[in-house]
Amino acid sequence: MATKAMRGGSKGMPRAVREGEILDAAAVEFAARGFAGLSVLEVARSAGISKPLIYRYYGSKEGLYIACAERAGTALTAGIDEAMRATRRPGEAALAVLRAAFTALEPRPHDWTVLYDRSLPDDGEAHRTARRYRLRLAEQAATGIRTSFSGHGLTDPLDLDALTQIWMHTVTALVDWWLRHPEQSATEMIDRSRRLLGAIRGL
Amino acid sequence: MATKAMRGGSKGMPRAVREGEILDAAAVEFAARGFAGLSVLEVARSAGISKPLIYRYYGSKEGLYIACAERAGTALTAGIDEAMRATRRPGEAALAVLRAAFTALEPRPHDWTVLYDRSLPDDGEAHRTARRYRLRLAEQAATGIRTSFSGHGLTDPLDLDALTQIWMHTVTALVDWWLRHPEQSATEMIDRSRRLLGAIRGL
DNA sequence: CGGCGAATTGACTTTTGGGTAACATAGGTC
DNA sequence: GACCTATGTTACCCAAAAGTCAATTCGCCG
Repeated sequence: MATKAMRGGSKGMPRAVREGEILDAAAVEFAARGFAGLSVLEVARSAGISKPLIYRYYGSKEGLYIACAERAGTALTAGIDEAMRATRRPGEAALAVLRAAFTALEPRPHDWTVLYDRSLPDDGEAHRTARRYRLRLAEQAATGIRTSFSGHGLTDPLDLDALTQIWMHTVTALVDWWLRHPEQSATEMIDRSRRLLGAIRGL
Repeated sequence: MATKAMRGGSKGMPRAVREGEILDAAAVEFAARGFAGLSVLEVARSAGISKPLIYRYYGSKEGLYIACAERAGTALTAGIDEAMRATRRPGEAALAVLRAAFTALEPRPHDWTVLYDRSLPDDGEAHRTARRYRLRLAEQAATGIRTSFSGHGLTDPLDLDALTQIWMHTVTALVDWWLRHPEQSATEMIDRSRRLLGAIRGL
């Protein structure tokens, strides 16, 4: 017989491919248990490999998180930036942003949750990385809110700030719902969101 | 001199009072770092006592979390239940619930965040306790959403479910905002919420 | 005052999980 | 076919954090 629990040895998988698999598994775990709750051993098991390989490729648990956050953050901020630049009428901004977000998240909806991990150690590079993307996303949301609500009598900057927070959490809510209904496609999510936003407006 | 780092010895504080202080400190830490990220030693330091006292009173880290969650969950669900029962017109339900929530959370806004910790071990009593209150709150939200949106053409149960999720996260958003603006009173939060909900409706 | 239970702690043990060392195998190259 | 590098594993180390022990002081009650 060929395999009898060999000790070490390549399986011929190129590093880039393996890295992708590791990040996919890690994103799920980070989203589910948070940074502090995640066990690197579990990620290894879930990716079908052994722990040291993760350390060879990512150096540390923090490095693993940073890689996840970086992949998630760049895709999201870039997609949303693009969508906001392409939008002309302010009434369409919200849905355009949602479309961009869901499209960017289609391969891994968990990515959004990863960025908003609350269990990161407050010092450390991981925290700074997540913070950077969160701030970027918050800025994008704030400008979106400003244009959407301009001329609606909302002047207090604190009100605008709170509205921004509500909008961000609305995205979180939809992503959470998506995670519990994985059979839904990004397009279906967009349609549903349009319907829901309309219903809320006409309440 | 009186004190020179004595080893042991009562300070005359009644158990009930001390327990309250411990829970207060723990709630802040649980909210900030999550269950997995929290260090019992840190809670002890922050409460001005030593670690073994926490273990004497709460048995384990899990016990400590459960106590926090129980205190938060009962206050919240009871307050919201009361508010929903007292509300007659469906248009007022949302604000009535927010008023109840903010009132219940006034002493410790962190409590809301504690209940939605994502870093709890999925087995274990702590998870079950949090889950119980989350389900209860979700039920309350769902009935509120049903009555608020009845006769607005929303029939798909999935839509209603997603709306419920959005509503819950709206509360989370407002609580998060509150945590970053601790100088605001519950009344101010309620007023602001009324204003914001109005602005969203008239978008 | 003497002693008993409740409050409290320094110092310890145990466990968990991040991180590493050393070794093993596949697959291409000269 | 020998060798080098990239991929991979088992078995271990160790720091930090959960959890425990034994002693110590306080306040009260007879």
